[in-house]
Amino acid sequence: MSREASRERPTQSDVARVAGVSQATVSYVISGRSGSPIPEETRRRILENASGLGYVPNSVARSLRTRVTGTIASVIPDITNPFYPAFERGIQDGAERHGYVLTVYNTDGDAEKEARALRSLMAGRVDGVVGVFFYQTMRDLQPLLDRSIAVTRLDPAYDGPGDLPLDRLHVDNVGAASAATTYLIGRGHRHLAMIAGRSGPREARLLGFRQALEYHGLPPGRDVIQGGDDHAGGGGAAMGRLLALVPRPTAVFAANDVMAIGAMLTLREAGLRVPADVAVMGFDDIPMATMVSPPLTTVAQYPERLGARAVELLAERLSGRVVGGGRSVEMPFDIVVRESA
Amino acid sequence: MSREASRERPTQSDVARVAGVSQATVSYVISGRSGSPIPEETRRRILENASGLGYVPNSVARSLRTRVTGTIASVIPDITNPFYPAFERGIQDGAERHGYVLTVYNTDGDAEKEARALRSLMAGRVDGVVGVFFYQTMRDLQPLLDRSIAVTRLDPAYDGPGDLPLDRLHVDNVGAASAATTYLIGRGHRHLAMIAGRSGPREARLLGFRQALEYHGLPPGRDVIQGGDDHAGGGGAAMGRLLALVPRPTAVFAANDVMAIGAMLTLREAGLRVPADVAVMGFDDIPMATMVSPPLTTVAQYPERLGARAVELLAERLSGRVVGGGRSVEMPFDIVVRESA
DNA sequence: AGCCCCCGGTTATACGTATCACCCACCGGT
DNA sequence: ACCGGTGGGTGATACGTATAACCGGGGGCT
Repeated sequence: MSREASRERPTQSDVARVAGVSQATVSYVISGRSGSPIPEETRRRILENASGLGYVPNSVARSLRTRVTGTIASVIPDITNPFYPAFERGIQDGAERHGYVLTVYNTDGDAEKEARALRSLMAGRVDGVVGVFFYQTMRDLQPLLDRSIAVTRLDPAYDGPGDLPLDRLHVDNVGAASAATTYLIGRGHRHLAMIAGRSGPREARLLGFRQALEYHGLPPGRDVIQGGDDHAGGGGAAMGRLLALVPRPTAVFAANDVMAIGAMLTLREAGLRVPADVAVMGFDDIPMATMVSPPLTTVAQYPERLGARAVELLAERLSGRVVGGGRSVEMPFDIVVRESA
Repeated sequence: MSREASRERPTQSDVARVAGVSQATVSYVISGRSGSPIPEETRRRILENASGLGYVPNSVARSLRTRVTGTIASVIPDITNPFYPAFERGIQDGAERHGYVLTVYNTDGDAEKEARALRSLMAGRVDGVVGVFFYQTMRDLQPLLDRSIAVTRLDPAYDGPGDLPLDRLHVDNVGAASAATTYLIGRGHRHLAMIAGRSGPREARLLGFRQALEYHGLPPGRDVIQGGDDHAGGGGAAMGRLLALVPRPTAVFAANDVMAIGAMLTLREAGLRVPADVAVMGFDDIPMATMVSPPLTTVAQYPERLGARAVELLAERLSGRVVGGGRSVEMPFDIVVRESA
């Protein structure tokens, strides 16, 4: 097989030449838009020659002309955080369903990286963005909207109807954390602690925890470990500090499953049983939650649906079916009782 | 704040007008290429006006002109498979380091979806591709190369030097599975079973398993459960079938950690202890492996490094530093001994 | 004085596609 | 015989950028 000098990729003009028509006619046939009636015979001849030459439309040129890229972006802190793979998967499936390609940005929950992602998005390489932003205000997103790039944002909590034409999606983290705490109280616990971590929805979850304590007349959580790492090690270290308390809490609510699992590992090393000695509850219901021992009681928030729904909202804007003020949709959560609490 | 009719996004021509120069001059300043010497004064005036207008280069137009998109793609079966988040993360970090944006395709290990991804990539929206393909032959990738889209492929095993200018990356799955099996044999097991699943590297891992048995003079694995799901449920079901065997295997090697964990869950339900009654070994060393009980003994293959290295190979092609025949690089694995075997 | 060179730009064009504005030939109706 | 309409196209242009080619004028050198 002789490797003939790398042939340029064929264009509509090439197809036009061999089919004996003009480039415009090829374009009408390829893009399928009516604008000029093309008889079946000509149409077939063009399509045959196109596939014969291996012609594939150049999507960059097409985007320049139409001002539509057929691409959406996701902006996510860190795909190795087990909450996000399912979220990205939901976005990806939604994108595919609507004929979009997906490009991804990660931010590590870092302000500077979030800003970098936004700057890259301003270059007009996408039609819309689904994002989890910890540091950007609504106003920071305005430049995207000015460039008519649609945005759907995943928020940690409801914060009022928006003036900007930008939809928001949220799980009621306050309510969910409150429900989780109430569940623990209902199981008879009177001395609860929380491991709060430092990531995005931490504030809302901590607030819900405190609200539930207050509502049930318990002293406001003194035993809250803030900051630290969001990974299992962070949860384990936080648990270590809680174990030093006298009296020791009988139940621990972690702001996410990974930290909860870390806490359980520390408990096991300390020779304590879960939930007999210390009950542990998490948040997220990551896949791992069912596989640890004991299986983790936690709060489920269905990230795949979240991602898919975010894309629906985006697609409604992109198609022009929805315009005007921002919508705010609340997504469901569930308390999932397993064996750890 | 009055919302003045959505102002069009500014172009170089707009900047040129207010700065009192030609569009070409703006381009020379913005793109930073030397081609015309620009005095500092003019240069500053242009940059000031550009940022004043909120000018951001249009990357679609730029790509059309330069034939460079600044984007690479990853083609991956399923991000919710716990092996892949770290792999994608490695790709993303590599991409960022080299100034590329990342777009992602998922295939679900399905031939039709793989083909769809390839077709989309042919439209020239990316400069290069890092892919995990289960069904595409080398020849199927040729159309990408013809369009001068670089490709790095993650293979399940070494299969000879390539004639195509396309680099391949692989972990020695045969050797790794053989090493894992040898480890089990070294622990005194004489009756081994394998849960093979059906995903990509299954063949290679099964081969390694059989080679090790043969080398140690053990009967070739009769007790191999093939097919089935690659998820925990599949591993659990396979384990159920193995438990029905008489005599029962004393060690089980699963083709991936998820199935191994599923197998352990089934063992626990059956009231059997791991590793005392049945030893279990996995493959991949996913994050979950450290957190189950008992912690899983497995084979680590460092997916993040794998992804990063794949991008390095790609970047070397894209920059023109490397041309010609395909390279094949082997990546390390390690047997990670924990407590399940 | 004449020449060349270089500084500081400008003009024109191409990338590949979509689409608007035409245009010609032919046919049916009167 | 003439006119209008329609089927089947073509030509030109714009999208926003990069870049090759050119060009006027001033200064230095011989």
